[in-house]
Amino acid sequence: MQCYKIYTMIEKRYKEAFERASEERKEKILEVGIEEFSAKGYENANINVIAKKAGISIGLMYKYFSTKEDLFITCIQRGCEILDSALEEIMVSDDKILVKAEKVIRATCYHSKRNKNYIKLYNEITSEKTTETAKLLAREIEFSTSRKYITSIAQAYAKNDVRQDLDPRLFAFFLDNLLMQLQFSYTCDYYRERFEIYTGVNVDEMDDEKVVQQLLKFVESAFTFEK
Amino acid sequence: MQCYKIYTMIEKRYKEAFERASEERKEKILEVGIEEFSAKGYENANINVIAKKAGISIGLMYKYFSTKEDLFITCIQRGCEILDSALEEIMVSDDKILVKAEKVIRATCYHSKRNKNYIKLYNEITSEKTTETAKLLAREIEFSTSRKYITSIAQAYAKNDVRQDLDPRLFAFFLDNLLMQLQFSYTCDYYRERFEIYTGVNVDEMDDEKVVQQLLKFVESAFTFEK
Amino acid sequence: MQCYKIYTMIEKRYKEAFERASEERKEKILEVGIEEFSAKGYENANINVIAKKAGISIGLMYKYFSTKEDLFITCIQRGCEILDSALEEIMVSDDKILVKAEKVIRATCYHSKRNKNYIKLYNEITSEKTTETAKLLAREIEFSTSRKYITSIAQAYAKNDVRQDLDPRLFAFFLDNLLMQLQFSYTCDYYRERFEIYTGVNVDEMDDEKVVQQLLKFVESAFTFEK
Amino acid sequence: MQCYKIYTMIEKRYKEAFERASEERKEKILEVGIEEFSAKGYENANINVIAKKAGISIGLMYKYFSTKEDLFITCIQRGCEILDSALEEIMVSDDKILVKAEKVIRATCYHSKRNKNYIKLYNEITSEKTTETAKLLAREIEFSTSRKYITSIAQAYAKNDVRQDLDPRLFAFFLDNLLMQLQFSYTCDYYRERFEIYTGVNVDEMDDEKVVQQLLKFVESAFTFEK
DNA sequence: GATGAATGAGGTTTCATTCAT
DNA sequence: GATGAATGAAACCTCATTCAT
Repeated sequence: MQCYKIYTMIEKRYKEAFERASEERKEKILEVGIEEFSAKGYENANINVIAKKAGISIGLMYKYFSTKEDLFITCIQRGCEILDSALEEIMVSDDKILVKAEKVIRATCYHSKRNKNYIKLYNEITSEKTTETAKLLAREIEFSTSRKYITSIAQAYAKNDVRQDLDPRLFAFFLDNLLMQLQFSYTCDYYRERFEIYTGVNVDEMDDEKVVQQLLKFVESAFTFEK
Repeated sequence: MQCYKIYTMIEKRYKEAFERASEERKEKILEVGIEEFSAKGYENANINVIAKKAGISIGLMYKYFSTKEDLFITCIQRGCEILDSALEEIMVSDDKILVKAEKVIRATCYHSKRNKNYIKLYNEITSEKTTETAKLLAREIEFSTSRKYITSIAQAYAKNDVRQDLDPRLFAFFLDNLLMQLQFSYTCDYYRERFEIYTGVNVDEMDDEKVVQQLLKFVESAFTFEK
Repeated sequence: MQCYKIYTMIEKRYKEAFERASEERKEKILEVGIEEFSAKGYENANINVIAKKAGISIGLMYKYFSTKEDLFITCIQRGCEILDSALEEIMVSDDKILVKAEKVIRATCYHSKRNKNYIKLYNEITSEKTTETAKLLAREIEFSTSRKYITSIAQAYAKNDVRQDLDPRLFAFFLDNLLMQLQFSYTCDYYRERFEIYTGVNVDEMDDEKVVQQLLKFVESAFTFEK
Repeated sequence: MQCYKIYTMIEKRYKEAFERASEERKEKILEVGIEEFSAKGYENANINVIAKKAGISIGLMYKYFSTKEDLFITCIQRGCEILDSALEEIMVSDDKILVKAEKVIRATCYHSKRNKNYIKLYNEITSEKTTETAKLLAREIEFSTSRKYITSIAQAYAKNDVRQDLDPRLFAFFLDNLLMQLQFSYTCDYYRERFEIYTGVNVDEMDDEKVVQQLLKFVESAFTFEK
């Protein structure tokens, strides 16, 4: 983990003592933190429990993070780092936009199953109440994702690979909305249940490839010249 | 308010004493509850404060609802009732499916601005932690919505008004995903910020009609025979 | 106890629920509070212990007082009420100033032995750190005392009962300094020890009358025409 | 600093390792300690913070002092050393007692403005709770001061420079009470506010010379044969 | 039906002190 | 001698829930 690189992108919320801790310990604390916060939500997660599960004292936890909120935010930053890097790979390729889209959708299905906790945590923050923190987090998380989408789409737009009567930013927005919902549908209790209500199938037993193909068809017109 | 009819659809969570209370009082309690829960979230809302703001004693509140959770769920049921009836009107019409879609999107924009609290509350429950409650709520809320979408689409499908290679249920699912995100983007802090990051425009200053038209184009292929 | 009369003089720091409590309970809480704060100081006093000793739950204590500080301040206001009323009697008489002085000194010795806790509490606040609270308290406590002294002395001054080359306010200030130190010397650990170091006698075994007479002589010139 | 000489007068409370430290370090630690304790009070001062500000590790601090209390007491001893030496000069002179008194009062005004921290610290200890420590400190601090006063006054008494009907020890006691209050009035928040309430003037804007002259007049009779 | 006083478990946070290096 | 990571008891405060009236 290179904490100086990624999750200080906007603002670090851990103390210097945390930087000095062993990689193993840092990893463990954030892993346990992500697990607890994603399972119980911010309010219900207990920082004493997190400390105990991470194998450190509560006093030391407060040497690492000033407040519960700072630990929470650092967990989120860590989660984003992982989710972001997956997207990075796909979007820097020079595939055609439709190929990229297919890859992104497939990757979303794939990663959602493997990084459940990160995505649940992400869902958790979308219901954060304090406007300031919500805004900060949104900026931190959505900014890099949105830029990748918008850039790719704008390029495709320039190459006439995409409908000219679609606004690239709204296009990117709608597309990410679908992917975001897909992620949650694979991981978060409420959305999983909702998935089953709509499709009639439990998401764990659903054929991912079917979802990928259907979603591609659903958005196909966006990548097509108008009739 | 006809509590015995709508928000007992699945399971009522209020006590009999609540039914016996005056309509005015019932209305007030749920109104205040929705306001508090949507503003502060489930954990941070204070049932004693809700009682006070509603003008009743905390003792009476517990005569009406066994637990904080029951009050919360009843508030949600009340919110859904309102949101649901708006959709009902549109879906029972015999417009063509594309016209229905346009109406639904436009209604979503319209209502989101007017029923902020209901939608924030809805967002709130999507991050509910206890699996059992999440499932219950999802069933209660999503079931009637999904049925309307699925039915309408299946009808259109039967009339060849829609691509035959799309699964009607997944189609409905994707469509509702987009509408759900749209709702949140109009109301919830996090999603509002995200909207601005993607579009560059604050959602309050965005031209709704542009959003409607762009979203229609975005999903157009779904309503079209394959080339 | 008539809380609406005296300790709301400047600003009440208790909640309405406290007003509604029985006189007996109010008395008990403040009595225990004064005992604990005066014995252990503000920081070291434990609000849970105070609640327990007063026979109420900690939750109820917080229904009565928003914070530990508010309880502390209310205890002080109660203490001042008692100390103030003793002075009132003496100062409203129309004795000559020298007679008043003698009465005040004697009353100080007398009351100090009976109201140890109030005076210890008073000593406690003189070392309060937060400027704002210190100022507030000083104003509340010293104002009424100082006015009584200054008024009495100014009257004597007008009647030529007092040296004309002395500033009445500084005169009152010096006089109260001596009385304040006397109070502490009868009650507070540090000052008691100091008293013994100076006089060679433990204050409890000292003849009060000797102290009164000696102090009167010490300040005699102030009440005398210049030679 | 000659720690073996002055602030071990009664009992040293630092460990041998502290004696072996460089003068510069010793000075720094006590300076920072005095600053912190006088600014925040004993309970609120943080020994870890003091160590950091003094530029040493907390571990080393505990090599120097066994407990927080020992550091506190050593700081006080250091402060007293400074305050005491000022008095020494005046009292060893062979001025007449009235001249000495004037000098002491003037010196008190002068030093109070320059050694605020020492005096605040002194005020701090007068509210120390543990009887044992209070007694110890009183003995340590007041003993040498009182001896100087009592000795000087006794000498004057023998030379008939002072009223014969005044007990020299009580005389010294009253006099020091006034000086002690004067010190606090120049430095400590509470007493400063009180000074302004009595005199109507902020102590920083008060003419010191006026205070000196008025106080001299106030106590004049003590230095005068009876009529 | 209606009240609201009362409870107390439980959570976050602080900081004096220890001890392995 | 010197470090500072680590500990954990203890304090303040909140709030869902109960129950006597």
